[in-house]
Amino acid sequence: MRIATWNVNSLKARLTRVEEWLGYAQPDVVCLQETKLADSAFPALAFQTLGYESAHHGEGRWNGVAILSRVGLTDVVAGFGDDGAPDPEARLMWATCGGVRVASAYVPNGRAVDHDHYRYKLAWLERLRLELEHRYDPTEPLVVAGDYNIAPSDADVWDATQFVAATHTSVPERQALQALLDWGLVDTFRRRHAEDGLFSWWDYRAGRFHKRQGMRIDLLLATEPLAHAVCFALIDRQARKGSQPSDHAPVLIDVEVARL
DNA sequence: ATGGTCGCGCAGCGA
Repeated sequence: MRIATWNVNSLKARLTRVEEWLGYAQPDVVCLQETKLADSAFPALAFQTLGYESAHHGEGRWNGVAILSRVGLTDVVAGFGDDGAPDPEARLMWATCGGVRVASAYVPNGRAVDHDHYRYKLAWLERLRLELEHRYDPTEPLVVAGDYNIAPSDADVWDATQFVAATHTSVPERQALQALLDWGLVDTFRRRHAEDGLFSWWDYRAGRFHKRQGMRIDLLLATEPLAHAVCFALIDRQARKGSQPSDHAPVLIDVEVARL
């Protein structure tokens, strides 16, 4: 079973690229972020034509997450499943696909370390941790895939000196990510690829992609029962090339279902 | 050169 995550930076602007990618990557489950669509504008029929069930949690101009699946799509939950106040932004959804509980997550960017949005980011990550702790079991197969807007280590940024005291690399953000790992999640891509210079996002500006100056912020975090069954992991840089690309590349893992 | 490019939506913000 191939599971992918991709921040598409507007599904309306990216639909042709997404359809093309589904055709050659042949994922079974896809978590999308930044669809920037209202639910009424989500192109479910286009995905159905390609063999995918889908569910979307959107708000319109900003944010928005979706899950596509050709191995079943049940028990959909939009947002946090706790009894707290609804998240004001559409950044999280859950579904069960092929026996795996899947989340598509678009973690807040943070903007600046002294910004309200940065505090929202840290609180959002803690709320996600509490949801895992209260509602899920790290001995069951589960993946929380998405744009975390955090580079887990300095090996995940092109030049750590460019990010001193900046968002995406700050100690509190990395601690919040580590708290998810401490609960029982594994960075599945990093487990299979130890080298640095492997990124999933590159700024559109200043030729960053062609200079190989990016960050690895799109992660497939999985519980051990799923992580130990991963036999392949890839960042598809091809999808960042060509006409009208997203600024993120898709990241995918292949899971040996017999080992789940 | 202290910016650069996108997307949204029609100014300027967010990433």
